[in-house]
Amino acid sequence: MANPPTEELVQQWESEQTRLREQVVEQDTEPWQKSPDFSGLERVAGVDLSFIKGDEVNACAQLVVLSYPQLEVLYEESTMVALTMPYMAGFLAFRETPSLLEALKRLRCNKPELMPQVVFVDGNGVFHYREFGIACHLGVLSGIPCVGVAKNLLQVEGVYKDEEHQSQIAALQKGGDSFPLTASSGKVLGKALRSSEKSSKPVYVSVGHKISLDTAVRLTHSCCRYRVPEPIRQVMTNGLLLLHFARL
DNA sequence: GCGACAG
DNA sequence: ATCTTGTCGC
Repeated sequence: MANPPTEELVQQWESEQTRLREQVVEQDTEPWQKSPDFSGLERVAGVDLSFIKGDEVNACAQLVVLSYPQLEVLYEESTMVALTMPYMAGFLAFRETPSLLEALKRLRCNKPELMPQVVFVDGNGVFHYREFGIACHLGVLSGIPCVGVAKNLLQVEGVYKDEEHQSQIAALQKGGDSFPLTASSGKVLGKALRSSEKSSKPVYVSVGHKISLDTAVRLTHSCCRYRVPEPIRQVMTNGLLLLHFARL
């Protein structure tokens, strides 16, 4: 087990999140983001950590770069890492971001021509208690546009998985349909997206950095062959495969 | 006090 | 996060 953080450390993390939050750019900053078919976009990445069942410490950090729009693997990298911090809802970034940043750093060093133009992160961006989830964290620290895609709903203020939420999900008829996740403040923090034609369960998309919400949703949908966008799906399956291989 | 709680 | 088989449906 990773040592639990002290109360002081958690408070330090909170203030770091609120401080870095001011650096998040929630607008489209890249030319390809404004194009209807994302022309100019050639490389999209996915990042994730995979674990073995009982082990909370040892994980496989993965980075995959895919071509766009073909979604074929251009680059793939896996590293075994030992995590320092346990998982805490709201503080995922302090557990996973360091390994992911290092993976991006190695790519920039070894194959700079393969650096992705956008990174899909397994988890939330602005859709977060302090509007600074792991996708924002990785985005601000790397400077690369990031999109947060969560497979499960985080209940932030004003957004609950109640009957209304269920009926909104039921109203998503076809792939690409979405509805906003609105905080009690009135701000739209993300969108629930029906990412593929079959799959009644949506994914939750939010801005990480240097992209607008509408573009993030549109791009996520365009990267989906199944429910989970291909960059993240690739990274998840590869990570698991590798862990099982390493186990023998 | 109780429930909720991305990965 | 991870475990695990079949089964039902298009």
